[in-house]
Amino acid sequence: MVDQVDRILEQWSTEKPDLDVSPMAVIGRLSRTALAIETRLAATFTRYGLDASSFDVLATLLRSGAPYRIAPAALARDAMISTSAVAQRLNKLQTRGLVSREANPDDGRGTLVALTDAGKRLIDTALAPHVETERAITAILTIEEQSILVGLLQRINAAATRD
Amino acid sequence: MVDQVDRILEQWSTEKPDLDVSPMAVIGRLSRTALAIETRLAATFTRYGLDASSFDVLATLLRSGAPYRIAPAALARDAMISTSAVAQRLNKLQTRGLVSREANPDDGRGTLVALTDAGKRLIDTALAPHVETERAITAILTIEEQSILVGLLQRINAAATRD
DNA sequence: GATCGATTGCTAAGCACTTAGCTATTATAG
DNA sequence: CTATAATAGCTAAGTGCTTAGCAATCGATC
Repeated sequence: MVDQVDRILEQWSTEKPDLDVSPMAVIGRLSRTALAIETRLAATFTRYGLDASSFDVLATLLRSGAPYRIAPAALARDAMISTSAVAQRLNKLQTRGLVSREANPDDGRGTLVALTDAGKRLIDTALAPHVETERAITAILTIEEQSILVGLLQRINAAATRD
Repeated sequence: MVDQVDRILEQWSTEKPDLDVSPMAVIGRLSRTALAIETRLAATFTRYGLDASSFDVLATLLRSGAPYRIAPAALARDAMISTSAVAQRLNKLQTRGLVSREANPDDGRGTLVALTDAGKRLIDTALAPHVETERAITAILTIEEQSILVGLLQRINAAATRD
């Protein structure tokens, strides 16, 4: 099966025959696959009036368990984005009535973000279809293959993160 | 090795014990690994006064071979972005004198983007260090493991793209 | 207990993408 | 040949991220 990355590698081998560009075979596919997945998942989010960012916030609140209340800083760590980006996501969700902000009783600087009833209903509805979309993608691999893939990704991730 | 994705899966199994969220183990790691790689690669681009987008354009021109001239539409297909985004990338690179735009002699609507001498020198300089950064990441896996990973990614990519 | 550095969460400004919409040119159908 | 549809490339406007910078509060040290 010849894909776009194969064509790119072929061009490099013609233009820079002395350069070993084999790392691109791995990293190129990884980036493109992540993008393809993102695009595919977006369709499900749209069906429920959401996008990946909003879904992410609501799902993080849901899986934190009752009373579905967490600090913005925790949302930022979890989503690997800045606290500023979190504030902007929350502004949007709060305007739609899906989350609310309360003062943190234990920390005068802090805020607690809470799922509203409408937010809880929406994420409860959207969660299973989202996971089904993910399953439609991963089901191409056996459980064993998925487990191999996860192991390889963990090692690549560790190598990319260190230093 | 327990990572952030493991903690997320554990939360889900507590909060939604009836929902099989195992697809998240694969897709969550894939997204996070792609992001970690992107972050790591950015440092090398910065060393040469570039970012991923600019590097991408210059590298695409370089690997197309002499005379290093291609249409904006081809750049868009290759980078999987809109032609509008290409136009904006080109505006920036043209301002810096790294690419030039010429009329396409074979198509009155079209433009050809060309590497300037300065652009060619820059990408010739930055290419090998970039590939070395990629190799520093992928070298954690043996060649056989890399080849297994590529095969699994190709299948996931195909599954995410179809329908 | 006062001070000073760290932390929390926010807005403002900048940046790179998207879609929408435009002009100009080319290809197709009759 | 002409009318119409398709294509190429662009700018404008909107979106969501980033970094910078702010005010308020907390914690550690003396």
